[in-house]
Amino acid sequence: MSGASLEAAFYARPVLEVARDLIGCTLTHAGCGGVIVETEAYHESEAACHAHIGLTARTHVLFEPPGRAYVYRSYGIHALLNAVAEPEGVGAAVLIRALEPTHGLQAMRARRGRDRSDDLCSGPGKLTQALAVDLADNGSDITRGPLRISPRAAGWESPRVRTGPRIGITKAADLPWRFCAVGSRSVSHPWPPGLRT
DNA sequence: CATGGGATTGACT
DNA sequence: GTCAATCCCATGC
Repeated sequence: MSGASLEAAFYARPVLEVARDLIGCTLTHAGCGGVIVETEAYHESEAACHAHIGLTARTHVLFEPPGRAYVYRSYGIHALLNAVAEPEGVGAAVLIRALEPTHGLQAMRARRGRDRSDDLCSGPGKLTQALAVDLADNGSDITRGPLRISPRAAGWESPRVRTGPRIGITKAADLPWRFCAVGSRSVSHPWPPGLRT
């Protein structure tokens, strides 16, 4: 599949930088994968971040060393995948919201029960279902484990990125901490202005 | 111990 | 456009 994984130093930076720089990188798991085309940043300093309430049984992974997976259940149904960022002790993570499928399309279609490639990973709950990521992956090391992220692939060296407000939250909903790859048809709705320039 | 609220999705009017 | 499904966990009694 793809080459080496991103190292812990990549994640040990300000979460907004990590979120922007993950656009164009490749996420793989269980023989499937795709290019990250949408992310959101979350930081303990703002109320939408789970780490905002401090260290609890749910949030402790967010404070662990950078480069781990934070996976939690949303709306009782979906598993959502984040990459823990910032130095150990700072609660922050990047929500992976969408991929452009590149590897294992057949398996992803089977898991998703959909045919169109744009329907496979165009949302945070969709991509975890397509890649078979679940709560058992919470806390796993994405710099070494079966769940991994590799650097930007050919053609994705310097992607055009649009920012906008984060989706589906009520607190700190005004912060423009969502990052989307311009031109991708796998970005979840609603699209920020100018996505398809 | 009981309760309520989601970082969503897919089906339906 | 609306809406229900479904469950973890933080909070409060």
